[in-house]
Amino acid sequence: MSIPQAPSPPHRNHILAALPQADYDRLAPHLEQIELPLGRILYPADGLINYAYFPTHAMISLVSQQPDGATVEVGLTGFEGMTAISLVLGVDRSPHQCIVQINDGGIRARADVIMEEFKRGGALHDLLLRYAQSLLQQVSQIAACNRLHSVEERLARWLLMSHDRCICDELPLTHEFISQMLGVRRAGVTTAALALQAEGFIHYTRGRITIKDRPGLEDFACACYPILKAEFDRLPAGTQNAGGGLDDRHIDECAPTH
Amino acid sequence: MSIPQAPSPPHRNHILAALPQADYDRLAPHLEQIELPLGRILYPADGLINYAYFPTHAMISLVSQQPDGATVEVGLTGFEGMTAISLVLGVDRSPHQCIVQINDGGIRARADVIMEEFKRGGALHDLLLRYAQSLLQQVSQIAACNRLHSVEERLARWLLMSHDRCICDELPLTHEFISQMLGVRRAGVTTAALALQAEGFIHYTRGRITIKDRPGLEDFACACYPILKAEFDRLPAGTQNAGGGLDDRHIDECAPTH
DNA sequence: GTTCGTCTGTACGCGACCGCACAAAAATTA
DNA sequence: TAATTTTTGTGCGGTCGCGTACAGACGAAC
Repeated sequence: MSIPQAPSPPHRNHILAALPQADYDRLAPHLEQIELPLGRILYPADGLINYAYFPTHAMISLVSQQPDGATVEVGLTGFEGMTAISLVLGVDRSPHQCIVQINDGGIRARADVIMEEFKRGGALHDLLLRYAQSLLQQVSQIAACNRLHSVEERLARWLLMSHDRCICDELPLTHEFISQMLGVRRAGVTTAALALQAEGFIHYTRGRITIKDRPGLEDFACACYPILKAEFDRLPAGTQNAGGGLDDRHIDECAPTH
Repeated sequence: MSIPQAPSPPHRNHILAALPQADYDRLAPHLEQIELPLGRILYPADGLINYAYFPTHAMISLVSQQPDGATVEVGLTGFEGMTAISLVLGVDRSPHQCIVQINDGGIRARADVIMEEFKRGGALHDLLLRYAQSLLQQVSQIAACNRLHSVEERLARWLLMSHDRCICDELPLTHEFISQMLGVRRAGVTTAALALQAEGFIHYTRGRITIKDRPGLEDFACACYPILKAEFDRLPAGTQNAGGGLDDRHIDECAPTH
C-alpha cells in the first residue's frame, strides 16, 4: 500500500515539521515521498480524496471550475499547507480541482491515515484547523481581489505568491496557464506581462517567467498581496511549534530566494 | 454574564437543532436569545471574537474590507450556520467584518463556552467543522462568481441567497447597501435592479425589495446559484442529525417562503 | 403643508477587458 | 533543413462597469 520511504524530519513541509516527534512517528510509516509533476491533477473538481499531499516546494492551485468550462484559481497551497483540507472538515470530496503549477516533490498519506491521526485530537488536529482558517482567509481575500483589481495588479500578486512557495526565481508558466488561473483572456495576460517586463520586474521567454525585481513587483501589486503574505508568514509560527527536536534552520534555508 | 433565557429546542438554527439532547443541555445555560438589528456590526474586520452568534432568520454578511475602504461580501450566514467560525479553527479574531443585513433574532454564546464544547470533540465539533467546509466552498464559489459574472447576474444570485435565509419575501435593502456587498457602484445596482424589475422578477420601493417571481430569478441568475444552493441544502442533512428528540417539522415550517 | 434628508433614476465620457482573429517567433519533430 | 506545433504579439470593434454629477421622488419630521 504505502511505501514507508519517508525521510526523517526535518521536513520542508511546515505542517509535518511542526509535529512533535511522537505525533510524527505515528504518521511516518504511512508517509510516502513522491514527485508532483507539472500539470498533474491531484483531484478533479468534486473528486474523491484518496490521498492528502504535503508539498515541499511544489505549488498547487485550487481551481474553481464553472459549468461553462471557465476556470479561476481561488487558492494556492505550498510548503505551508496540505491539500484537501476538506477531509478534516468532514467531507471526502474536494470542491476544487487541485493542480500542480510548479513541480517539485511532496509527501503524501492516505486519507484514512490523516483522518485517524486528526481524530486523536493532537497536534495535527490543531495544525490542520489552523491551516484551514488560513485558507479561508486566503480565499476570501482572493474573492475580493478578483472583484476589485486590474489584471496587471493581480498578475503581480499571483507571481509573488507563487514565488513565495517555490525555491527558484524562474517559474515554468505559459500565459495560457496563467490566464486560466486569473480567469482572464490569454491575450490579457500577454499584455499585462509585457507591462511588467517593460518595468523590469520580470523577464520571460516561452513558458518561463523570471522574477527580476521582487521589491518592484511588490510595490506594483495590489494591497491584497501584503495581506495575503502576512497570513502566510504568520502560519508556521502561529501554530504551536511543539518542536520535537526539529531543525528549524533547515526550514529557513529552504525559504524562497528573495 | 450570560442570561439563561434560551428557549428549549426545537431551534430554528440548524446547528443548535442538530445537537443531541445531552450536548445541547450542556450548552443551554450559556445560550442567550438576542435581537440582531439591521446594520449591527457583530465583529469589525480583524476584530476580537467575544461571542458566537447562531442566527435564526437573520442574514449576516461576511465582508472583506480593503485598505482603500472598498468592501465586498465574500460569504453569507443564516440559520444554517454560526458566525465567527475562525474561533474553532484556532484564531480568536474574525478576518471578515460581520454585519446584519436582514434583522431577526438569534442565539449567542460566549466564545469560551463554544470553545470548551468544541474541544470535547462531540457533535458540536463535527457540526461546526462541517459548516466551516461549507463556508469555504461558498467563499470559493463567490470568488469565481465575482470574476466571471455580470452585475445583473450577481444581483439575482445575491437576492436568492438572502431570500433562502429569511422568512419573508420583502427584504429591507437599499441599493447603496447592496452595492457594497457586490463591490460595485450604487448606480450599477440601480440599473441592474431596474432590469430585474422590468422582467417582473422583483418589485421595489425605497429600501424594500420584494421577490415576485422566484423561478424567474433563478433562471436569470448565474450558474453559481444552483451550486451554492446545493451545498446550502446539503448542510443540515449531511451532518449527523443525532436528533435528540427535536421537532424537525418546526424547522421546515420556518423555511423560506418560496 | 413645508422642509429636509435619503433614496433612486439618469446621463456622459472613459478605461478595462472581452471575443475574435491572425501573424510572428520559438521550440519540436520529421 | 523543412514541416509542424506551441507560444507570444497585436489589432479591432464592442460591451461592461467606472467615476462623477445632478435631478427627481419619496418619506419622515417639524
